[in-house]
Amino acid sequence: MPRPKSQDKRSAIIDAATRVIVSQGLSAPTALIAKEAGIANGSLFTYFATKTELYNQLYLELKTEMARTAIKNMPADGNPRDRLFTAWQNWTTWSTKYPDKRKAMGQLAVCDEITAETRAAGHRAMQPIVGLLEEIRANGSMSKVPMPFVGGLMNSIAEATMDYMAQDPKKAKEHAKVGFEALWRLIS
Amino acid sequence: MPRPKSQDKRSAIIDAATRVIVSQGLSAPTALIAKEAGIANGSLFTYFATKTELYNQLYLELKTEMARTAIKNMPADGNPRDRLFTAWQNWTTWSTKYPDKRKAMGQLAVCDEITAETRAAGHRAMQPIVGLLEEIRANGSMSKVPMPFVGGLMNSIAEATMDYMAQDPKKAKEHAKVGFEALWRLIS
Amino acid sequence: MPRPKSQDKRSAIIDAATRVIVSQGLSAPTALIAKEAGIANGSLFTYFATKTELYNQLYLELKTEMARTAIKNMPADGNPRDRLFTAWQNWTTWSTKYPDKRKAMGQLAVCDEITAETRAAGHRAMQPIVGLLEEIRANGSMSKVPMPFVGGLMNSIAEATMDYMAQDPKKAKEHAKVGFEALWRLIS
Amino acid sequence: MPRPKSQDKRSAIIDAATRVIVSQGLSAPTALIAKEAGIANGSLFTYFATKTELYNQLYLELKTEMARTAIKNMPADGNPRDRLFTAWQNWTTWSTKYPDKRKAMGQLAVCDEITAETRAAGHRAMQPIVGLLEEIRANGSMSKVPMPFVGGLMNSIAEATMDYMAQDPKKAKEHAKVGFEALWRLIS
DNA sequence: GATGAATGAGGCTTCATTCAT
DNA sequence: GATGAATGAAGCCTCATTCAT
Repeated sequence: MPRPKSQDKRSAIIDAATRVIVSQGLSAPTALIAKEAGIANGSLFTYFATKTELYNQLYLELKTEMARTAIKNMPADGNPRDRLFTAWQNWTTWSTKYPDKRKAMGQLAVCDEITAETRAAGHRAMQPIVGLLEEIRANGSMSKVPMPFVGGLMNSIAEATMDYMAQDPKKAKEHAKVGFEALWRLIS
Repeated sequence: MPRPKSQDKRSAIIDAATRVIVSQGLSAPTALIAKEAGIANGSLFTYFATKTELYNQLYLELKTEMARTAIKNMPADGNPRDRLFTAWQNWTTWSTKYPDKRKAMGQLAVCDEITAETRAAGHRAMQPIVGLLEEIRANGSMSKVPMPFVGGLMNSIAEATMDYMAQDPKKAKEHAKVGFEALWRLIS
Repeated sequence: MPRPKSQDKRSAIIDAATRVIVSQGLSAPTALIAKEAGIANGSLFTYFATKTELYNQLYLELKTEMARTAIKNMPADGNPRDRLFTAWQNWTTWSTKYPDKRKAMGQLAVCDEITAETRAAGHRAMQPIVGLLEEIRANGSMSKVPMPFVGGLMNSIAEATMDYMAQDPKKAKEHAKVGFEALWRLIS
Repeated sequence: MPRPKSQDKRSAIIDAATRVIVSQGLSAPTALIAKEAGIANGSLFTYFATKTELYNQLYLELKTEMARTAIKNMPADGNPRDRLFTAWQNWTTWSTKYPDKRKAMGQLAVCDEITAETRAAGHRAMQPIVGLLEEIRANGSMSKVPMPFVGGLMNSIAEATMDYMAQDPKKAKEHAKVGFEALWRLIS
């Protein structure tokens, strides 16, 4: 095996891209991302063949991290509401703790360059939460609604909640609770 | 008086931009928009000083049209639920009827180039609906929640609903109803 | 004869061009000149077929005005030194009084667009002064030097003098005198 | 280390710009300069951030070269007249040898894009010659005249002389002598 | 003649990507 | 692998000039 590509450098690029996307938007030059990552502009292409490739991997990485964080330390048993609430808290807390990651992910989500495959993989990462949701809504007012629709509603409520938490961070926890109650009323 | 600046041509540009943004994204060349509008390259700049200016005006125009459509023919009296439902139907129907307009608006909404002023004006256009919402939630479970947060939740549910309607157009009407019931459970 | 082109408008354009060239340089848009002249942008081309044409006419007009001013009220007789001094004063005073005209003329003089014909006509306008100079130098140290060279030297001294007068306007008169004495030493 | 920024390439651009300015004027496209320099379009901007930057550096480089050439091999002692004459010869010979450089410098000198700093640096480069001049005029007829004015006069005589030398190159040397005598009469 | 909208060629510059070192 | 100079396609916008009104 030749000198392996450094994992550190890969991470540095991913992190730099996150920051740069937040501050300059998706049209930020790759050269700027490289500079921010502390590497030469051509080196970026050793780790990611194209800018699109970088964006796709970044998107997926962020989405996966978010999803993983959400279900971390979730009690395997316990009543469904508590379990969903735990996930909800993990999720929204993550967004408060890493606002750049959320912002970058938001930009990437609407950008043409993210492929259908990447999006699909992102959805898969969210599967555990969606599963939980499915279980919960089974006996509620949305029992007949197609699951993807319910998932979309949950997501959109989460987004709205996190947006508002970001706007008024002092009461973030409180807003998270309000959002959760709203979600609960929707699906239960 | 020479050729006056033609309203038709302005509209042609606005329409062309809508279509082109949908098919090529926000980074589409102005030249393509001009071509699509059937005018010369440079003529676009007679009507909009810069691409950013075009995007801002387009965004506001779409948002305003959407908001106006939503409250059209809304009975001045009648119970609040019926009135909100009428608006909801107008709104979601519009999005089904003009999917490009909604898509373009979605892209523009997340783009850095849309100024704070434009966004503020967009919010003002939505005011009538927000007012209706405010009235309704006064006695409901969200009576203590800040209005902007409630507005954001409504919007996000609308978006999720319209997304799903677009994915499964045959049952659009049904999905709109589901979305509305979800909203109603949230605020009432 | 149809409605004649208005002489006023022509002058307005000429004056506007002078001002605009001073403030924006030769690459100033014709549209700006038109605006400054208080006419529509297309109207400029009724009076001057092309921008180059305008610049050529403007150059010649400025040069001619300068030359005419220089020899105005010059005593037909009197000793040559006094006559040249009168011209010199007229000339340098004009440049002080109309700094924009001098500046614009300076820009135009070095610009490719001024044709050889225009330059030749400009030289012809200076002929009376050059004639005076010729007479004077006949018995001086430059009697054998080709006249165009002597003319060039005079011109360059005049330019240097007017430049310095413009830089230190309070002592303009004094500087003009110094310049004249320098010239005199050169040719007498 | 990758390909280092090549001094050759920088020079090629500087030289190409000189030639192109002479043949096409200051409004010549950067693309043409690049082509003439044998490099790609965009490479020019690796060496000079903007066209203005290129023009400023070119101007300064030409002015500096001219000034350095003028004082080259000037005897440290010797009488002032001889020393000034040596400089004068060096100076005018340079202009004859590199007519394009002089022409380009002339265009640049009158162009708005050359900054005050660049002009100041150009003046500094001329300082040695101006110093010589100052010494000489101390006891002459211009002893009371502000030095910048005297410097301006010298310059203008040099310009007029070099113009005439260029027009009649066969007698260039002779004309240079005439110009020098004229200058000497002025300041001694 | 006057107006100012329409035209479209062209210029400067940016930037993803390649490649010599 | 790492570097950063080299490449050249492309984009936004300007502007002299034309032409419909």
